[in-house]
Amino acid sequence: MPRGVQAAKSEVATAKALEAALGLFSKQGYGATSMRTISEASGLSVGNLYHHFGSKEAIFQRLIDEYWEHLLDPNNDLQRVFEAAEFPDDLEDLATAIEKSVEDHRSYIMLIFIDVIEFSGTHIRAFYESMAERFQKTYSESFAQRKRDGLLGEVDPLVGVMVATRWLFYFFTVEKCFGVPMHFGMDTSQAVDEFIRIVRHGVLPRGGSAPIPESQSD
Amino acid sequence: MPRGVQAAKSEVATAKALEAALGLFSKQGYGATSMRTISEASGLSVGNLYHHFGSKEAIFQRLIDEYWEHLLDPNNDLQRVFEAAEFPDDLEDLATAIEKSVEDHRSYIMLIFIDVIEFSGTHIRAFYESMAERFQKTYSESFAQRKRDGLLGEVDPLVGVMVATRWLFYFFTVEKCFGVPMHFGMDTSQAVDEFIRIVRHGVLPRGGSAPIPESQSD
DNA sequence: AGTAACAAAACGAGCGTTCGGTTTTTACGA
DNA sequence: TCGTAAAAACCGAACGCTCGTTTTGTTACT
Repeated sequence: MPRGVQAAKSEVATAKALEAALGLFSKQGYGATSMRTISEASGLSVGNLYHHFGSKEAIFQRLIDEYWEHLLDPNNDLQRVFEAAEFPDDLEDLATAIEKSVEDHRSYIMLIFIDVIEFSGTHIRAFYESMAERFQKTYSESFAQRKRDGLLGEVDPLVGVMVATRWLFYFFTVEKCFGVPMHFGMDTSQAVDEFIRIVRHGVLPRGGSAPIPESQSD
Repeated sequence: MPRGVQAAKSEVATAKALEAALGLFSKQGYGATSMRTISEASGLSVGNLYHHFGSKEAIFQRLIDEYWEHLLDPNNDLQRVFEAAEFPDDLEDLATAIEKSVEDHRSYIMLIFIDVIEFSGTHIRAFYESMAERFQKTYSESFAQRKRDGLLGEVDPLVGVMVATRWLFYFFTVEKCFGVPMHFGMDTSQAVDEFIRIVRHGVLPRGGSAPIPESQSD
């Protein structure tokens, strides 16, 4: 009987239940997944599930919490890219890290959309709202310095990094979670490269700082 | 008894049912909405719903079909922007049209996410896949001409218009459908303006065509 | 002995769908 | 214009089933 480093009493069982629930929720949604199904998939009895979690919704909440923990873990690749704060030079790294993050957390990402639909976004709203603030904290110092050095254009780089991050997350989510690969009519890496070029240089020809000819009617 | 221009027999009833179902599906999801609830909200009896639609899923399918019809209607603002094919000069118009489109079809847009979650994307996959092709048809001619005139940079403008369109749809969907307003820490129009600037000019300073200093390690 | 972990049956409610029946509309020969 | 019979529209109870949860226990640690 080992003592000292021993895990909380029934951590193994709850971990199995959470894993099973994640797989089921992410594939069929919350409402369509029954406690009995989770019971069968995890090997725990229904009564035991209620003993450990109290309710079905509590299981869902636990899974959401797990995702934030993974996502904000300073040791994962994505957080390291953010820490380095070298946008837009590291756009390729950002894309790679986000691709990996979406791949690794495929099931968890589905939970976000499930929450929006089946719970009106109750469980995830707070996080979304704090996102702008988090970016501000991470990047403001770095951007101020590099602006002074003339390394940035006239666009607010904070918006740039948020636009790029969100877009890449969205792109890979559609590709990997919604099951619609190559949805720009080209392969993934090509689409990402083009996107990075746009973020860095825009679609207009370089050099000419002349304003666009006024083609809008009203 | 008017004859000639008389509508199909029970169009009014089915329209009421579809409207009620759309409101309920979009707010609570497919599984969480019961036929009895649709019956109460529409004023039709449950039996009558089955008489007109045959099954619950058939109602959902009808709503998805309605959305594509609205979205591809050549008379709406968004399709007119696409027809004009003046990207990227008309980015402001594109943003306005997409904002309106998302606002007008808020409930229908939720159906897409519901389909992805509760039906594994069965009802909408075909459309997503045909999207690249549709853009190609609309824009290829216009882009070829303007490339010859030197009005476009080195970025593939077809990717540009798809990136911009998809991003704007995504942005307004989060704002208006997911209930998370101003999620970049600024108000909507400001965030859109910044995004448009990025698409046109990129985040790097203009004029300097020098390559980025190699800051990547591997 | 006491507490946490587990199991299984049972409960009440709600589900999608079907069915038997009534009402309304339609079609058409007289 | 009317009468009438077929067809469509409509209703609500009932069927068989599954749901989230509770209850009542038994087993296993400490």
